[in-house]
Amino acid sequence: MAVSTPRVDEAMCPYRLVLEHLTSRWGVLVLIHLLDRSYRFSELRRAIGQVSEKMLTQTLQTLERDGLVHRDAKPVIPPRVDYTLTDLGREAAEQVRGLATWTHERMGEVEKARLAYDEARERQSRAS
Amino acid sequence: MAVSTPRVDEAMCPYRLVLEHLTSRWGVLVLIHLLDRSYRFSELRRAIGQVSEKMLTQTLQTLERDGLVHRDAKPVIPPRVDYTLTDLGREAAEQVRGLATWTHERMGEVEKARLAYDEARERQSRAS
DNA sequence: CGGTATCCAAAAGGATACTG
DNA sequence: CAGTATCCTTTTGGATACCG
Repeated sequence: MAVSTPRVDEAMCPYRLVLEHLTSRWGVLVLIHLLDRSYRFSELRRAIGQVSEKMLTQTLQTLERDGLVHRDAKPVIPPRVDYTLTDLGREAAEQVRGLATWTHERMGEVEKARLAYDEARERQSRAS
Repeated sequence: MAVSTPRVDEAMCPYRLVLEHLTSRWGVLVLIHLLDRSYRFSELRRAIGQVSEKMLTQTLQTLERDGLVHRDAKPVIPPRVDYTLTDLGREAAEQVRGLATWTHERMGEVEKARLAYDEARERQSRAS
């Protein structure tokens, strides 16, 4: 049980809070994956990669509570749980994907900028 | 000096890394503010609110290195430094703003979903 | 399979003091 | 004013063990 509410969940305007959920490390990736189709828990875990079970659970619960993700637990043995975007979640995910797509397209520019920045700083330290 | 490179900066594909910069707690707010106009360092600090000096510095440096923010340090006493979006940064900031605006508009829906979620869980625990 | 609970290491981030 | 450096607290997140 959570004995301490995380800092991010207190004393912040609710709007920023939801924004943090959407833009959290794993939130972004979950939303983008679910934009394609439904996923089962472990399927999503494998698709995303490095995410731990705990973090995926936490992320999905947060997104479910915010009404962005629908959790469909089928009462079968072995258990089967499917996660899907709600209509609200689909809208959010499309915004998130917009950002992700932009980033992907512009990576080259960013890397060029970094080289220039690092080289400029290199010259700085040599001059000292 | 940074003795340990943060986890977030190593062993991750560069694309995700930039996405984390854009969606970081303070990155989002810096970009949205700069979309309106240039800001001086302390002006930005006051406008954003709860951000510490250290975090704002760090955020601005990261965004500058990624080529999203331009830093204009005027050689005057007392020092004056203005921060502006680059063209690349403006594109990024517009994506980020899209997400922020969506969130703001849909807050009501999210809060309704949360009430429903919490109430459902409440009934669960009473039934046990 | 799809989680929960607990513990612990790592990282983020704030406070303070100091500098050009 | 606009930072940097240092210390220290809070939060995040991974590993492990266990449950329905």
